[in-house]
Amino acid sequence: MKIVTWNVNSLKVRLSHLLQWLEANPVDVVCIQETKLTDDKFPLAELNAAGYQVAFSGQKTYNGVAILSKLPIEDVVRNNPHYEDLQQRLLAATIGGVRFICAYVPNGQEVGSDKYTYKLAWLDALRTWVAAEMAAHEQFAILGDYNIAPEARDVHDPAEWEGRIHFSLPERAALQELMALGLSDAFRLFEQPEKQYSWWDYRQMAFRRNRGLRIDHILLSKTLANRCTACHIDRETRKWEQPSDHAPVVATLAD
DNA sequence: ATGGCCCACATGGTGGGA
Repeated sequence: MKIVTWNVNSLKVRLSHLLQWLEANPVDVVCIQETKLTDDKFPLAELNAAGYQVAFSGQKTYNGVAILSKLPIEDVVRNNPHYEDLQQRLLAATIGGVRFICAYVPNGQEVGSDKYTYKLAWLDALRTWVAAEMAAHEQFAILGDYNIAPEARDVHDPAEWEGRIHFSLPERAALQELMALGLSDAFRLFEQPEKQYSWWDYRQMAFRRNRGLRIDHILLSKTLANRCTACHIDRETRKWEQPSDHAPVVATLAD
């Protein structure tokens, strides 16, 4: 089973990229963030035609998440039952015996801002929910845009980013606490090339200079980590015309 | 020099992203 997370930054704009990518990459489950579409505008027919069943939870202009799957999607839950949130950032579903959560963690905007406070509170509540889901599902995976770079090697210039949004100590501590529930970063289960990032700013030719952050992650329960045989970031889409600023992250699970 | 770019909503410029 191949599983993917990809922040597409508007599914309306990026649908053709998604379909093109799926055609070249026959994967089983795709967690998508920032669809920026209300549910009535979701491109369900196009994705069904590509061979995917879909669960989605969107809103106007901002946020919005979806899970695509070749296998049947069961027990869909929208939002965190432990946190009231008008923003559509979370979607859970069971596929092929695996419990998935698709997560779009708040950006936080600036350390110390109201949005930063919301980000940390949101992450705290996420941990409560994930603990409950993991207690109920041995095979558990949470994929998404975490908007947090876990370590210095996940940041193109750690000195420049130290203490700033996406790399502040409280954010990194929140991610560590989530992972302390027993989750492994699929990407770090394997030897990886240096300077691997999943997001690059649109400005300043950041992609060409590889000035990026690794903020999109696939976290796996112990049982799934033992099944995981590979994980990589697919930089190719970022070279396409009018790309998302995020690249897909792909993990392979043995049967 | 703290912005530059991209998207949505709008139809000029603002809010948000990361």
